[in-house]
Amino acid sequence: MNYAEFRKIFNTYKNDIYHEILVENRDTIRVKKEHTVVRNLEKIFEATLKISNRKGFQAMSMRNLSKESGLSMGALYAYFSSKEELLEMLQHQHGNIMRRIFEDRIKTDMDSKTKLNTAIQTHLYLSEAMQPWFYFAYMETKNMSRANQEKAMAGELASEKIFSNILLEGRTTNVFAEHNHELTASLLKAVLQDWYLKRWKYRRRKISVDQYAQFICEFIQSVVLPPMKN
Amino acid sequence: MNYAEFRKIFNTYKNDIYHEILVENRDTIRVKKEHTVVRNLEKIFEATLKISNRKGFQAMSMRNLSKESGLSMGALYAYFSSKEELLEMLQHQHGNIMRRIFEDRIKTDMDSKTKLNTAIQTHLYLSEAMQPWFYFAYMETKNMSRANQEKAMAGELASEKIFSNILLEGRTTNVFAEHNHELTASLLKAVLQDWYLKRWKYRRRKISVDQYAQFICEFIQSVVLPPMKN
DNA sequence: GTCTATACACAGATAGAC
DNA sequence: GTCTATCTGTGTATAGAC
Repeated sequence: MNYAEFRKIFNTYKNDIYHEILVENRDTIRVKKEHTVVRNLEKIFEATLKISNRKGFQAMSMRNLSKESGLSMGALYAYFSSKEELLEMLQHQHGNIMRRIFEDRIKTDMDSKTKLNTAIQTHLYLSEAMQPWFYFAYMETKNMSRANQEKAMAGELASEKIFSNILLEGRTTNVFAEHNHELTASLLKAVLQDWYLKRWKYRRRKISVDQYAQFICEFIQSVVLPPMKN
Repeated sequence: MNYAEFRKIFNTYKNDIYHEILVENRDTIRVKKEHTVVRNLEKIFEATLKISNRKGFQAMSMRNLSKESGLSMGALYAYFSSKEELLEMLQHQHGNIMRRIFEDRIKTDMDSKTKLNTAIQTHLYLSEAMQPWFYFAYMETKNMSRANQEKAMAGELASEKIFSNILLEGRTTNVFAEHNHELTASLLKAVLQDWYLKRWKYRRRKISVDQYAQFICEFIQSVVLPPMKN
């Protein structure tokens, strides 16, 4: 699978995002008409990501958001009860999508090598398709409440665990050579995050997500595969 | 060299930081007594890093800074003319230190393999010794003025260039095997940054900077060294 | 459901006493 | 050189008209 193919699957999916947010926040959202909610949530979230990723969530004023989203300040507060809550909704939804996509794409009957490559691809493709969300979730973590920071850290560890489990499984079944699977997973996570954190750099160098995915897969394999199979 | 040894060299050095800031900002700093300036700059910068790295520079109010540094708001403004300028001083000084340390430690007569390991170690050790500075510089880049963002990106590229040049040199002299030196340098930079960006994770797992340095050096070598020499 | 107008707190910055 | 007191703009959030 390449990125173009991933996009097709992902697009069917993408339309549900704002509907999901609505379902999970029925109690706090004061607007009742479903169609209206979905339409406006999309405006609000896209505007939030756009402004925050340029200058930070904290630096985005509600007046900024009102202007960018096209909704008045009064209207905005019909969708969330505080700026902090808006941030929580964003972080929470990001976590949901992340979790679900990995569950969908990593099948237990795959061999370890395929699992590893699929996990790398999935991470990169998803972060490419939703770059503003990933960038936001990473950069705004430290500005969150303590409880939400914990959630973000747990998410980081969980997604790293996906990789370390695959590496461990491959090691146990002798598909992979001896290596430190925990530190390797951590390294992997860091380079996967680099893709959405420094997009400007890769764009400037005209590296596509497919090229990057291939490079990372090969790089990791040259370390974890036994020398002979290389 | 291990981290303990690096610390000794670095400590002689550390005392000059605030003196350097003074020298580079003589015109904006209104206080004349050198000893006073150095003492207060240290208070101001440490307080700024402490608060900003917890909740972001933008979220740090001058009143917060005043309380944490022990200086009144009036006094603070004798050392910089605006909050923005304080941020610039910090970023600028960080760049200076970074540049200088690499110039000092990477000698042209080293062989490529030693150069590579030294560069990796230097990056990690320096970011360990000055973690708050590195974290700040990374996280606050996007909240800076356009001009300062450009400077930060140039710094990123320059330090990556150090690595890609070493890799290229090793390739040219056949010390290293065929590989994509640009993407490898980029990957390396990402994992080196991970050390100071996710300190909580490595601390929790009780990974020391020396262990991390060794892991990264070996990992990279297993890719760039020719199979036989491995 | 969405708007405008406004309340009230707190931001960055400075003036002037000491 | 440093303080306290204060100016002025902007922040989040809400009330009440439509």
